[in-house]
Amino acid sequence: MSIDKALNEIKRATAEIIDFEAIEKLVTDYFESGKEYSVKLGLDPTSPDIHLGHTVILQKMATFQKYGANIQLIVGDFTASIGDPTGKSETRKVLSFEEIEKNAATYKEQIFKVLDESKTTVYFNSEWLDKLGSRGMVQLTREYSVARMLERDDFEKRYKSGKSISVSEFLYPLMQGYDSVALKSDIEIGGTDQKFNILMGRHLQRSYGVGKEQAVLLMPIIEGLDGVQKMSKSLNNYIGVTDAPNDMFAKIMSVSDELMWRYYDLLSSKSIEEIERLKAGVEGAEVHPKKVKEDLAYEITARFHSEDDAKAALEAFNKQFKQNQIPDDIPEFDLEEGIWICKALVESGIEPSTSQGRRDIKQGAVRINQEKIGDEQLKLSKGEYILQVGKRKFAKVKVG
RNA sequence: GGUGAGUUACUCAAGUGGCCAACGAGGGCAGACUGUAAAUCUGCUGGCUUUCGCCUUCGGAAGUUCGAAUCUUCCACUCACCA
Repeated sequence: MSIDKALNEIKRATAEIIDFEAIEKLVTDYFESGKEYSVKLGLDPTSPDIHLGHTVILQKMATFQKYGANIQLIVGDFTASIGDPTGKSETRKVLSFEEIEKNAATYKEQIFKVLDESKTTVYFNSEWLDKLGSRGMVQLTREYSVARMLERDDFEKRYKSGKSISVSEFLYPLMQGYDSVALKSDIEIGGTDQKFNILMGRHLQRSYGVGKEQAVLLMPIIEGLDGVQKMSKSLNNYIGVTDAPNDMFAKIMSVSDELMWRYYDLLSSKSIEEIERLKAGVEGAEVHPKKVKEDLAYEITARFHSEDDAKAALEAFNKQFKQNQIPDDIPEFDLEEGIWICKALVESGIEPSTSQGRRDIKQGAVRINQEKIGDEQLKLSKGEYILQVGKRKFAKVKVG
């Protein structure tokens, strides 16, 4: 493995690198003398499970681990009590300490599906931030001016558009930056939305005389299933790492071809060359794009579940969508005889309300045993039925 | 602390006494077309044991009125300017 190849993989799909020379030197030193270095990642444990967007960064950290990095995983238990203002149009809600602890545990479990645990150290930033005390905190706030703080994009936007900014939110970047001082990190990774916070680390390392300034590697924010907006839980366009294998597989299959390549770059473990080969294959019409997408869905599903799960998901997917068959594992419900169809749809959890059910029947989206129905007054007589709404919502009901 | 403006459904945003379950846009869901694609076109998008009917919604509470998202009062929150 050459240094150049290592550096190329490190550079792959990054949005921005600040002080690449420093990274080059660290990696070169490792190759020449085996000297290791540290890469920092801050985690905001406000949401208990992570989605593929987060794993873009993990993937990059895994690459670093191959080339001599020790990962400093910082659970922002202290900072989470403030709430990261990043990308938020409103002041964030704060979480209780118990919730944060619980979320952090879930986080770690999921993260080690991608990272090598033996080359990772987990820290809680309350460890040093608690010790800082009021005096230390005030000293920290002296290191930055309000005007510069307001330069930050999302602060500026909120300020200009008349949204509220809490003073405590100014502390967030300062404290995240202080983490880099406490741990003397060599490199920090984050999403592009973290640029300000991460650069603060550089600034503070200088002010506090750490003797080095961390290099910064920013990863792009991955687009969600819609291909336009960033992947996020609140937009409901995410693929969670804890999604069931079949869901995960199906979600990846539903992205556009264009987005698929983006996902390849950001998420796949395939090398740059392999991906280029696939691209050329599709362009030359030698490979069907659906096949390429299946491979990606398979790879990701296998990563977070298992090979067997991925195989099963692939089969189930083709069965359900390609051959229009009913999936194997659909929920079952016992219902009373003579139940109104709309009510049955609600009871079996595939419609949120009878009104919605009625609308969908009118549009011909509802099927019983694969037969489209048009009568919204229908009552179900004794027997077993497969109810279906659209292409992906199913339920088996036993009536009577 | 003072003055002024504002708070409408998932989001943005119209509506300033009855024609309002509330214009429009985005999003979402569904239908057609497909590779479960994407793009495009079309419909729907508060709830209700049953829909040319009924019920609950427009920051919260109370009131005026035959009738309130719209008027009044108080409260909460947000913003701007002044201190």
